Amino acid sequence: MSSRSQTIADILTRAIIDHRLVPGCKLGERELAEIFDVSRIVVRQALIRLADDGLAQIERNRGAFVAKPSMQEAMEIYDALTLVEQGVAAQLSDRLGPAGWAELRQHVERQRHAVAAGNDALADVLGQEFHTVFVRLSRNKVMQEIHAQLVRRTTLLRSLITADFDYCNLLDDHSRVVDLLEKGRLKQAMDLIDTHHRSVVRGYIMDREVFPEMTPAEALAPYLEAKADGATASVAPRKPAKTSGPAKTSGPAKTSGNSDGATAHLHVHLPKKDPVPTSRAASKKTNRGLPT
Amino acid sequence: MSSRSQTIADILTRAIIDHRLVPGCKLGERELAEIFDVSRIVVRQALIRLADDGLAQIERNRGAFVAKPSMQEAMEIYDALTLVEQGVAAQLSDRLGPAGWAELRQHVERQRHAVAAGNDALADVLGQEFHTVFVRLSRNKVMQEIHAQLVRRTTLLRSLITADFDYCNLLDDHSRVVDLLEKGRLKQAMDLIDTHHRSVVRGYIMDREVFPEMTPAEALAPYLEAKADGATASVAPRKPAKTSGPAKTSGPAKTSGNSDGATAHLHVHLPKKDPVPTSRAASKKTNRGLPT
DNA sequence: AAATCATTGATTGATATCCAATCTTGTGTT
DNA sequence: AACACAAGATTGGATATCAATCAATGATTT
Repeated sequence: MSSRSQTIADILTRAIIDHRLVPGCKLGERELAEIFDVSRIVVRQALIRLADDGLAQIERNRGAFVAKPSMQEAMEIYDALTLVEQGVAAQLSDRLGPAGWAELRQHVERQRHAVAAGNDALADVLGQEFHTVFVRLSRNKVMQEIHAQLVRRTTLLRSLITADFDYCNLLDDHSRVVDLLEKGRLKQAMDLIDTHHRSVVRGYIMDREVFPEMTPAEALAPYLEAKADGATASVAPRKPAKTSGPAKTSGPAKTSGNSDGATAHLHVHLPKKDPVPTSRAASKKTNRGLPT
Repeated sequence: MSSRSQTIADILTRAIIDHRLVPGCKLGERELAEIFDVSRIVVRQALIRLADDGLAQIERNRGAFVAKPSMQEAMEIYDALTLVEQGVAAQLSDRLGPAGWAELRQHVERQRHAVAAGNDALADVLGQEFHTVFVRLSRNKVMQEIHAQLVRRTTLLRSLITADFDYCNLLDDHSRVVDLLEKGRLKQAMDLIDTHHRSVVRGYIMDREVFPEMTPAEALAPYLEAKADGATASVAPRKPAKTSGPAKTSGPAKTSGNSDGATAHLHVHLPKKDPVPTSRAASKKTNRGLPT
């Protein structure tokens, strides 16, 4: 078992890439310490890890916040991701054996089935996973870790944007990349990777200031069930009073059953049905306004 | 200023890439805490940063050690570095303006002069710096940070090898890469980058188990001069001081692959001066005795 | 009343001390 | 010699405390 700070960093990472903790959200040491029932020091170590990973930013004497990348940084992240995946593509076009191509095709097929079945959530996850599988086939752990970090950051970015992707198109891109690569048309494959990412970035609109916001306690509760086994179950209210905001619509995003327990929080972007009334609109200035 | 754990992490990073702390070297919390005159917790946070950077590895209940990458990992690191630099090369061949090409040529010239002057140490630093300048011209900070981290890890690797490079050849490679790129011969430039790194890896012999080893106290002494301002060596009272203030410039500086590794700590493999086995300061705080 | 200044409160950065778990070592026993 | 076991050392973590800084007040001045 790894250290506790690593465990907590992992949970926070999950919560961030699940979009339960949104950019700009304050990550107070004392608050998190109470939520996880550990000392502040462990929380601090976890926050250091998150900051090193680019998912949080720590401001001296002001605390840690979920990172809120600028548009500039967003483009840099996608450029870097493109660069990495193009490089991997070049390597694979030389070195990948039949088993590798089969794995890629199989993955694309799985996603295609998910799309056909209307399971958008699964399709979204598989769509992201494709890139990970792709890089894994390079058999370079260092590269995998770099890529995984970039993917986490792009996932964070998707909290800031209008995620209105056309899964069919993106899926088709995956399929075509595999085809082109296997046929040795490296240049075209690399161009397609570039286009693929650009098509994602193009949809970005970062000036929206409205997020469905949860307090960290609400956001993190699902991940704690495993730990707070049975009895003590509901993590919730140790100290209800202070938690920053007024209790917003407690049901963050319906998610109906939310049965998925610990592992499967794959929250997809919901269309803008906006069940949340505009109550928050003028209510107060939340701490989401970031410096810079 | 940034946090103390960051400062200490920076110093340790410098010491590692200067080859003063060699792979496998134990980084004991208490020992480092006394050396830097901080609490163990700050040291621990610094070690977490190093581990996240790949320069140290932490084993539960056993402590932290300077990372000792395997041959496999070494090759992966160089593969990743090649991939990144090839990608940057592709970008630069499209986008770089005359000023950029001039900067690259100027850098190559500086190294050429250093070689001509027989200043191997400077030539070595400039040789590494070339790659950093190269990537900086991509104007992608994310990419720069990834690259800088890879460079740090390759520098660490050089503690494990017979560093018997042919500077002239490597320098010539730099020059030729610039030439090829500016002429638009991207493919050849990328191949040369690959060859360049492979020629470095080829010289690696990792099974040597004998290192010139210093105790951390010896290894880190040079970096502490700046901190012990004014009063220098003297007793260094622990409680009142806290001199957060005046440190400033001469300090440890940011690690980011910035130039000027030239702070004179150029890894020269020291002669095997028999290390005093246990004679190390048993006293507590006073052991910051200055070098020499 | 508006603007400025000062006090208060809360949060972070950091230290010291203590404790439990685990690893290492050295010794004693068979 | 091999094994077991006790002692010591080190790490991981908790708690309590303190100083410095930032945020939000409230009081004062114009």
